[in-house]
Amino acid sequence: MDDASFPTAGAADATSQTERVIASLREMVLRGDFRPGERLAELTLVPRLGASRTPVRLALDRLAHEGLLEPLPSGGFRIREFAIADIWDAIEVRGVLEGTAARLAAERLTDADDLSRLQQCCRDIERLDSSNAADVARYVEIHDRFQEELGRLAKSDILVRTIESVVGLTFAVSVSSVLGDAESSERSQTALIALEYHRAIVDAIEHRQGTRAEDLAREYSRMARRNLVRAAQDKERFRHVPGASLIRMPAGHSSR
Amino acid sequence: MDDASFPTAGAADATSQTERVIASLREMVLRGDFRPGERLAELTLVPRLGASRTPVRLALDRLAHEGLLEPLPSGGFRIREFAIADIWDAIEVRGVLEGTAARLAAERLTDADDLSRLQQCCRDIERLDSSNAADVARYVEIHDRFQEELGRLAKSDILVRTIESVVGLTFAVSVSSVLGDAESSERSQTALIALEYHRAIVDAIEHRQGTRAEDLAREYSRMARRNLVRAAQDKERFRHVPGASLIRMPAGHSSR
DNA sequence: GCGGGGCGCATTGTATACAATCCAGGCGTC
DNA sequence: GACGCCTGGATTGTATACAATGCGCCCCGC
Repeated sequence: MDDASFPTAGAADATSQTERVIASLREMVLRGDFRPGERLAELTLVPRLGASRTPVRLALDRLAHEGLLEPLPSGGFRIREFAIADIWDAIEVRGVLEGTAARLAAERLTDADDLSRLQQCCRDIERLDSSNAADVARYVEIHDRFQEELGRLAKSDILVRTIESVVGLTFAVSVSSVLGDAESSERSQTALIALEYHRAIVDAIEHRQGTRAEDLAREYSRMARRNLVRAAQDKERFRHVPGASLIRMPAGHSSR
Repeated sequence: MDDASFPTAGAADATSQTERVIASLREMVLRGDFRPGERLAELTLVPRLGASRTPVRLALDRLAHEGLLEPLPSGGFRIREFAIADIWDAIEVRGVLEGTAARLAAERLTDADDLSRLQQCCRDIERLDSSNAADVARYVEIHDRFQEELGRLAKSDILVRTIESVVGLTFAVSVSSVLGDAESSERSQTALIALEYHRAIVDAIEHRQGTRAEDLAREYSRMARRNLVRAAQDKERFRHVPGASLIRMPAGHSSR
C-alpha cells in the first residue's frame, strides 16, 4: 500500500510511462504546482512530464476519477478546489469505512492467530519514542500496516477498494496530523491515546464485538479529524502538507 | 460479420465516441457477452464496438476502475468474476454509506422544508399498487430519487461520489430484488415494510436522530441483501438480472 | 457605440502507425 | 527424451498525425 501518503519520489522507477506520468502529475498537483480551478491543457503538460499526449491523457482521466481533477463540460479537466469541509467529510467517510472493516473483521474472525499481525503493530507502536520526531514517520507506516491488515481480516475486496478510493482525498493529513503537528508533550499524550485505540480495536475484534470495534475505529479517525482543524490553524506549517494548496482557506468559517 | 448485432441499443445517443463505447462495453459485460475470467483483447473489441483502439482502451480503463474488469500484471484486462459474497459485501458497503448519508442529513438539517422531497417520495410509494407488476419499476425510480435526495441533504460531495463508486457493483439486484422477484402476496408485504422504512428514515432525520437514521438505512439495505440470496435461488429468473453472468454460482443449491 | 456574426486559433477527441514486450511453439543439443 | 534457447507472432504501450469542435477576438453593420 504505497498510496500517496507522502510526496515520495517513487515516481522515478515506474515500469510504464503511464504509471510514471500518473505519479508525477499527482505529485505536482498535490505539491501545488497549479492553482485550484486552473485548467490543465494536455499540451502544456507534455513537455513538463516528458511523455506524449497519450499517457498524459490517461493520467488526467485517472486523477479525475481519484477526485483531484474535475472534468469540464466542454472537455478537458481543471484542478479541483476543496473546502476544509470536504476534507473533513473525506476523513469521516474513511473512518466509517475503516469502522466497517473493523466490524467485519470481528464478525468474520475464525482463528485467533489471525490477530497476530495486528498485535505486532501494537507492540511496534509501543516501542516508539514519541519524543523522537523521526518516529512519527514510522508510526505512520505502522498505522498503514494496521489498516491494511484490518482490510485483510474484513475479507472483502470491495470494501478495501472503496477505502482506497477515499484515502487519496484525505491528503495524508489524517495520519500525519495525528502526531506530526503537535508539541512534544502533547504528542506523547496523543501517541498514548492512539496506542490505546489500537489495542482496544484488537481486543474488540478478538471478542467478536463488532459494534464496539466499529465505533472505536470511527472515533479514532475523528481524533485525526479534530487535529486537522488545529493543524490548519498553523498555516505556515500546513503549507507543507501535500495537497494543502488545493484547500480553500475560509476567512472565518468555524466548524460546520 | 453481421453488422446488425451492434450493441447500440441503449447507448445510441452519446455525445462522444468514448462515452458511447464505455456504455456499450459496460452493457455487453453486464449482459454476459463475455465469460468471467476471459481476457479482453483490444483489437477484438474494435470491430464489435465500431471505434478505434483509443476510445476502446479508455473504456477498458474506466470499467477496470469501476470494478467490472481487473487489470492483468502483464497488461490488458480480463472480466472479473464475482462470488455471491462479493455482491453481498457490495450491498453491505452501500448500506453503510447510505446510512452515513442519512445520519449526516439528520445532523446537518437546517430547514424542515428541505424534507419535502423525501416526503413526496413517501407519498409516491404510498400511491403505488403493489399488486401491479409495472409499478415495481416505478418503485425503483422513486427509491433512486429518495437516495439521491438523501445524498443532497448529506451535503457531502465526497460521500455521494463514494456511494456512486459502489452502486455499480450491486448490479441493481439490491433494488429490483426488493420487490421484483417475490410472489404477489409477499410483494405487497415487502412494499409495506419498505414504505415504513422510508417514513421512519424521514422521521428520524426530521428529529435529528442521526444514529437512528443511520441504522434504519443500513437495515433497509439488508432487506434487499437478504432478498438477493432468495432471488439467486430462482436461477432461471436470475439470469436476466444485469451482471448475473459475472457471478460464480455455488455448486448446487446447498448453502442454507 | 454597441451588438451580432463570422473567421481563425487553440485544444480536445479520434485514428493509426510504430516500438516494445510477452508468450508459445519448435528445434537443437545434452 | 527432456530441457533450454531462439525465433515468430500477437498484443499492449507509446507517439504522432488528423479531424472536429468550441472559444475568443475582430470586424462589419446598424
